[in-house]
Amino acid sequence: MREGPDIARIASLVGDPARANMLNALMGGTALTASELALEAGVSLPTASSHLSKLMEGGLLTVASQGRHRYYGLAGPQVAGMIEAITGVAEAVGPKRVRPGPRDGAMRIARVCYDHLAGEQAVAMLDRLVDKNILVRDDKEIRLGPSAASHFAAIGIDVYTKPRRPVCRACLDWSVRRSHLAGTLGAAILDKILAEKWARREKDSRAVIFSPPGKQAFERVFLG
Amino acid sequence: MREGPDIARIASLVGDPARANMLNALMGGTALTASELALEAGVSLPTASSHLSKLMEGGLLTVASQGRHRYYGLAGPQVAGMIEAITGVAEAVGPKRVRPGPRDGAMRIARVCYDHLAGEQAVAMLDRLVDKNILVRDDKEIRLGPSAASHFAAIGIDVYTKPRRPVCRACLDWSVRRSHLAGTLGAAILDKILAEKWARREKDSRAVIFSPPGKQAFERVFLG
DNA sequence: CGCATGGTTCGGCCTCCATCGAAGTATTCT
DNA sequence: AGAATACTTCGATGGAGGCCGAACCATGCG
Repeated sequence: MREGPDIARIASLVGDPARANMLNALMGGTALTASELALEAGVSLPTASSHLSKLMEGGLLTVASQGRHRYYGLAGPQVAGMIEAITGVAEAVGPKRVRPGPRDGAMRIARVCYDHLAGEQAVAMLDRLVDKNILVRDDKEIRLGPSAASHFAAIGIDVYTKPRRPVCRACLDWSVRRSHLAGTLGAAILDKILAEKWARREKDSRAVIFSPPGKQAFERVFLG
Repeated sequence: MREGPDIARIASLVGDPARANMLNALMGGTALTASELALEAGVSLPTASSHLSKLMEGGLLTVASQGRHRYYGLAGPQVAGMIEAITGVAEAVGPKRVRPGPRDGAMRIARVCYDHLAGEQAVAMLDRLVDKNILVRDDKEIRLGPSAASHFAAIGIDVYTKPRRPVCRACLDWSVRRSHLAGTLGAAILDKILAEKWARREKDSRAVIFSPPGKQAFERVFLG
């Protein structure tokens, strides 16, 4: 009976279906109100409220009160990473749904992971950026390469505007089992993709769907 | 209420304190028996057995039957990664009691594995014995070499007294991931080590701690 | 063969917690 | 101010699951 950080407490928070659905919904990165989360989780409002306060107490969520709305969001990238890790295991051991389904396919290719892009395209992008020495993998960390600032400035992304969070972080991708780019840089790139309308977000889903020209543009800029 | 991989199911497996303790114990990489895990988790053997079958069913554990022991281990690196991610969040959220303890280090170097020696020293010993052709690795089996009988007789071990069990067997060492020596010969060697007081067993632990002169003697006899 | 030991299964107890309806607080709209 | 909306708290209920002792299999030892 060894003691350590209370992993059971955290895991059991995620271990309730209603709460898991809520967290899943919040993985989209946008904060949601209590009512929306109740709907998402398929429970009544009082029940949802109870769950939300438990998640708050557990430190997994943050809340922002705006008027009579309370917007709940994930507490941070670390929490998002944990959810992704659990999802990966569930996917690997889970009873493998017979029909993959078109949405799952789209999710595999590109999806939102908290505030940045995940999926095959995101993994490919990180690979290419490391290949071109714009980013540098250092053991398990990712750092900016010498040409990073100028390269990203050229496409309208300033890598030094948000110094509070690490600029780059690796985030394990559950569908590909390899890392994609997180951190403020990852978030900025997702912003750019959506701002340029290269892709749109599937409604009520984390899937990100590129338009044909948008995909071309993305490949030219990040994979070229 | 969206559908996806059943993350709640996996998380709730980790969400029980007893199971979390077991998984934590298995994070060291060494497979453990049901009894050891029961002790580790602070529950009775039947309770532990129930937890273990749930973890098995959930795909988080693998089991290797060796004789009347069943060694449970984590199902793979992905599971370990998930535990680590959860641990990270738990540590960030709830401070924080950590004592590394000298036991883990000692366990790595030398410990009891059922009735024989395991750990780095045991792996080194088997390597050396094979090197000197006293034992012969044949595929996955280990056989006695030509000089084995005389060599072990010289140090007071008769390799032919207990014919019912295989004299030599390979046993996978979970800390080093290489084989060490099991079978009656392995057991006899551990007996000798303890009888000669070259080492003592740590109380309530599998760790085996050599005294300085004991270690010298061991190295002279088995590694020289 | 019979005994000892590691492990699992079974049955019953008991606690915990998810759930919802109803009532209570806060904020905005008119 | 009064009504409507967003959310939380309270109380009661019911079901799920953790727990252990005892009995039951399996393997190894003499």
